[in-house]
Amino acid sequence: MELKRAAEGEKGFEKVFAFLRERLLEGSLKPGDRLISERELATLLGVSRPIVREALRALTVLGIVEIRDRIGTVVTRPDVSVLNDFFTFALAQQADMLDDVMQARVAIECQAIRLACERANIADFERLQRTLAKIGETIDEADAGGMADFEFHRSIVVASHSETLTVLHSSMAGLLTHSHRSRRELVQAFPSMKTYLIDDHRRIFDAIIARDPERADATLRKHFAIGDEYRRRAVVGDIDKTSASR
Amino acid sequence: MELKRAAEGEKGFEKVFAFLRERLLEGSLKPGDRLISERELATLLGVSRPIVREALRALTVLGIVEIRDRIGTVVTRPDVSVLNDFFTFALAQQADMLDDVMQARVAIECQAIRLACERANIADFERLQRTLAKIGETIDEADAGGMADFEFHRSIVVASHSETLTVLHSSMAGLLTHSHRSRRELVQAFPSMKTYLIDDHRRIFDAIIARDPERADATLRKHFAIGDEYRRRAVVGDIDKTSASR
DNA sequence: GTCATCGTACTGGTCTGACCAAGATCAGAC
DNA sequence: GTCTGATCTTGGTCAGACCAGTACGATGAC
Repeated sequence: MELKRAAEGEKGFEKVFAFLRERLLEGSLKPGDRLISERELATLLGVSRPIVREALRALTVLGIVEIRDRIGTVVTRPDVSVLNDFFTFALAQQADMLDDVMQARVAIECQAIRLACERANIADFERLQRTLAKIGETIDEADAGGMADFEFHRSIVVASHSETLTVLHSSMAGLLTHSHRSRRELVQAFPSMKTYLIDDHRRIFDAIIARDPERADATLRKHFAIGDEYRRRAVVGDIDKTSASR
Repeated sequence: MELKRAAEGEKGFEKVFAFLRERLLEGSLKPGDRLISERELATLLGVSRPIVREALRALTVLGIVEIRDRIGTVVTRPDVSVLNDFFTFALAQQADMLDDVMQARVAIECQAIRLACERANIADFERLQRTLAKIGETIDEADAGGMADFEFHRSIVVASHSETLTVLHSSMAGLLTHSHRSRRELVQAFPSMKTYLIDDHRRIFDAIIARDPERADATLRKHFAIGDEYRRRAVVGDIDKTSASR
């Protein structure tokens, strides 16, 4: 019971969690390391196994640790999917947050495109070109078109070679694809949108190729603004039809 | 056992987690709602209580749910601190991620300042002015100065009135303050940095007051660039002394 | 001696049933 | 009608057990 000192004060779950957190933050537990077994951990800290499992599960959802069935628990390189989970939940409960998330997306992408201008390599260019072509090919398809649009934008972020930006961006993936799709449904309504979609993405691509951060940022920002404008117009149209309900 | 259908296929923890996630994402479980008791949940899903607790604990660390001792489990408004935890762990194990996070921070703030130019109200302006003044007052203090710097930047994000941006920004708070402090330690080394700090923040403030998004963005971006430059110079200085080790 | 096979110890995954402490609730005393 | 206390319920935790595979060493065949 003296050994408990390692994480005293708290009790049960907190004790185990604090114990592991300490080791993880301090560096004595590094990615790749295998933790001692649940049973050992339990006796070591003077708690029961279910409690240990709670703590391990908590670290698992945080992407810090991975529990491998019948193998053991190993420390992993912090995983992105955590943020994904969080945003999924957070946004599900605050639908009004969608516009807000869109702002965050713009923020991420505009920064990403600046970095992409500096850091993009041949592979990135090829990927961008490929996804850009896809946009043209699928311009008349709702789902595939939306997907292509999303892929192009994702390629931009990937080309930034910034893991954090990529993580944040993909965290919003669910919403983004949704947003893209709903926007795509407007393509039919606004024929002019086709040229907008193709030409605008082309311009964005060109700016990256030219490695011109300012122009790329400005072009991308304008791209989003025009998209908003289309959406706004569509909404206004809808409101006109159902204005009585307001 | 037919009711299990709701979350079939998975087993144990996954089953419970999926079950709850479904309800949460679908909206049948909203913030403020109280979940049924652990025991009921266990029998409902045909699993044992420890498993249910694992799932609840998982949701707890994700900030989705709050377990109140002897009261019950209630759904909460997603909390930012989760991201904080994640970043804390992530950065502890990947120090190289710091630069990357800095990029994300620039992304967030530059977008935030644009929004701030549109949305900032009197209270925001007052807050900005207050924190700006604080920067001047604490220019010679390392800790207080760093704090003031951070507060000013935070005020910008707050003035954007974007919850998502605020969340993202504050989730990096730990690192940001750290980054600010280490930068502050350079103040002594570069006397010219004092004027940079004061004047630059002043210019940023002016741009917001003028409600000029482009100028604000550009100024802020330049501000970060100059900060980087200072840091780079400091690092180069260090490297000069230890260049042999490279 | 080398290699393949076979056990066994160990790991995570889960369940059962139990006990505790303390809020919540309602019946009964005043 | 109000107050008090017994009881129910809830989360918090524990102990011990079983299963199903994995890892690894011992054993046996070659």
